[in-house]
Amino acid sequence: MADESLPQQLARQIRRDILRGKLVPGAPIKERDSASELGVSRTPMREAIRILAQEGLVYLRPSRSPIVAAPSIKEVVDQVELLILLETRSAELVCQFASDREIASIADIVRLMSERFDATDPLDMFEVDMSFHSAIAKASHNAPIAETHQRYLQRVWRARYMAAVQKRNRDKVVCEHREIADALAERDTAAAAHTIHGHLSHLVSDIRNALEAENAEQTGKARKSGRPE
Amino acid sequence: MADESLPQQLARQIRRDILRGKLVPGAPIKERDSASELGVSRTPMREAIRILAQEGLVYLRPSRSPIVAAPSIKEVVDQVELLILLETRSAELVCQFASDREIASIADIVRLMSERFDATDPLDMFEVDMSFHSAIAKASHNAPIAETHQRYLQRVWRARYMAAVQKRNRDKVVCEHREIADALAERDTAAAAHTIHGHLSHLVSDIRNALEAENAEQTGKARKSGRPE
DNA sequence: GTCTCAGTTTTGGTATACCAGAATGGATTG
DNA sequence: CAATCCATTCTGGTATACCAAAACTGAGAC
Repeated sequence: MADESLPQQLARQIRRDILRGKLVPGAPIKERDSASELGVSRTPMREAIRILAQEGLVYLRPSRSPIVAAPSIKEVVDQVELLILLETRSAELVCQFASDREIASIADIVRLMSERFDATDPLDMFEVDMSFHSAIAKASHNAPIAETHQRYLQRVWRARYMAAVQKRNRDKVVCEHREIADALAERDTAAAAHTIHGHLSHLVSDIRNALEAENAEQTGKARKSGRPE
Repeated sequence: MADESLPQQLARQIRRDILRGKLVPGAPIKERDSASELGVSRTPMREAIRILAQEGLVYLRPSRSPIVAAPSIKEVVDQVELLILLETRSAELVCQFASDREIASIADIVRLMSERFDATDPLDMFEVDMSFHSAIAKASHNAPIAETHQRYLQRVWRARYMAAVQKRNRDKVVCEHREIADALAERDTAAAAHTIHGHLSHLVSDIRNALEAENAEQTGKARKSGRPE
């Protein structure tokens, strides 16, 4: 299990805490405390925090504690905007360059998703959903595009998850995924780009709704507990 | 001058050494040596190396010295491919969302470039060239796009520089830049995207030529010095 | 009662010491 | 003479100690 460096392990641990909501946006991450809590020294923990910072999950402030990122709605939407751009282009590249093998494995993910439709934990289900999109980016055979896609997919993970659990529209998602996979299988560049673009465009409004709902709830709570924004 | 953290200063120093060719691709960067050379301890130097690693200028190897990146031609081309995607989209977004002020400052860069046409150090000239492209990405008002663009612009800096000094086609570059700036000024989305795309597509072949030339030279040298590849 | 300011504490930034794994070089053996 | 193996050394990874700046707190003055 140690094929991952210590800082990467630490980063992964904290990342999970952030994405699952154990660490709330705005919370400080003190390197001393976090380090001793996980039984390591400050040096690797420091490096772990840098990793998360460059992933955009925490903000670094000069001479201050890093804090968990609290992206505004516009920031998240902009990130999804970039994902749309990358994934649409990926779809085109997949049609041109991916092997039949790779395209088949993308279709497999759709199948897996529709089979386990309602049996699994929503979080597991969600990871499958994300892996579908990752697989497309990876099959583009353009490493920088795949890397960047992966990076921003991580970053909007939380927002997408919230959107997914709010709107229980899994059947529509599976249907759209299937359309995308079909277009890729036929190597129909235009159709693939179009269906991907449509699928992700829906996502933007879903995410916007989910985040607005959350914000409203948050400010409501804050007002109640006597700490108005 | 100290509004930049120590690791960032160190990273900048080494970055210049790499881009100017003082540190050749494949050369190891030992954190002890580099640190003492610049009179600092290993900790900030270590962090500086991480910065360069995430910029893609050096490769990190587990339990080995980091080395100066030696990207293959395909890797560089893929990176430029991503830049084309981002910058083309940026041009569209600029037409939609940028302020007149921002568009004007882009035009200013073109003017600056044509004025100082042949007077300046090629490296300075080149930084102006890069700042033109950065300015477009930044004016897209989409931070993730601008960040990613900046990241990969840094990464292909060396390849672009070599392409630029090899082909002394500065006048064509300035001309194309002017066309782009004009399209943006008129907020002509289609024209802006088209001119940007064309400009950068030329770059791909220039870079490919420059790198192939360099590779040929390298292997020639290696063979001569009795260390065939 | 509130504002201010100094002393203390907390925190990130940096330097240094220690450790383990990899590389290297030389001696030994076939 | 070549190949191999062991010891030395070199290098990155980690832990710890120290420093300076920012923040908190509490006492004092207005």
